[in-house]
Amino acid sequence: MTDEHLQKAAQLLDENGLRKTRPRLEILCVLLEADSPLTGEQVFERVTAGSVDKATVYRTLLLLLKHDIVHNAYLRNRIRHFELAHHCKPDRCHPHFTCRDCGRTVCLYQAIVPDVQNLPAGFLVLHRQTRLEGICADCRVRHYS
Amino acid sequence: MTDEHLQKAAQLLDENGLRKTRPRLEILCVLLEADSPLTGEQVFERVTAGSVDKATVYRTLLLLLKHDIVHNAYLRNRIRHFELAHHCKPDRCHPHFTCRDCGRTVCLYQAIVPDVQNLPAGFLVLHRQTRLEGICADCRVRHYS
DNA sequence: TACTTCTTGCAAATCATTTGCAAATAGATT
DNA sequence: AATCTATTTGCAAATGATTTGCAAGAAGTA
Repeated sequence: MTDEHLQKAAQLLDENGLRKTRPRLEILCVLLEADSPLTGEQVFERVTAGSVDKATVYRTLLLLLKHDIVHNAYLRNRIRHFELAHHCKPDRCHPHFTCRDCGRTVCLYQAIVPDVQNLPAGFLVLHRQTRLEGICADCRVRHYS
Repeated sequence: MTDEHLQKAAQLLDENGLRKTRPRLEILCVLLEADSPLTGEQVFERVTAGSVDKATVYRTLLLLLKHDIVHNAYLRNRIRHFELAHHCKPDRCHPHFTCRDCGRTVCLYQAIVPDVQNLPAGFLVLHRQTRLEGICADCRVRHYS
């Protein structure tokens, strides 16, 4: 939890007119440090040693979601994954790649996703997210050695 | 549950060397009749009046998933949605569009999804699914009238 | 400093899904 | 058609992630 992250966290809360409480700051710092989407459980584990209740973690994530500070990544089923929304335009999220071998999920910030063509008439797209599955570079190398 | 669906259901089980039991045939017919991905709960409700146990519904859906007869649609969190895989190529699923207004999900079979560009080196994509969110044609009309 | 409202921690509830186990059944065999 | 054996099913109970109720505790304001 660097000072830089702490400041960014405080700023995000301020901008949205939310109270700067210790649990919220800690949870935002955890998300700022993460390099892939986290589950509620993972956020709970990473917050300074049991200092924040699990119910508070979930309530906070839901709050941040409502304010579009975080959004959901649609990965494995039955488990919600959260990530900060600041890498994405509101209507287009970067693709997530999940490796079938090692199970890890990578955010592909630099990938380019062309628009979907030939949508039925009258449909207005407000958000798009692409989910990729396959074998990551590390695992491919591992299999050939 | 038409005869045509029943036959198709039996065929799908045969092709995969699975026993043709009543619960399996009924569940497959429900999926064949559906025009959008269904949750386990929804499949359970649609199967002839409580004739199949809910545990069996879930076990069967998992079995069909393992044989790639059905696959998951990644929609709302915490709830798994299942649909027959026969509309998709193994590596590319059609996009799903969920309306923020009416909540309904539509399968966009006819949409064209160009490949993701600029993937990091060494990544092998085996499956792709696009999730769209927005306002469907019906709801847009409703709002302007 | 006092106050009012929003937040938190704790424990219990909920919801979708999974599992253990004995009884029932599909499909092969006689 | 009856028998047999491995699968599958129904039922009840367990699980795991998430949510909720509520009294005690802080944040921001007067």
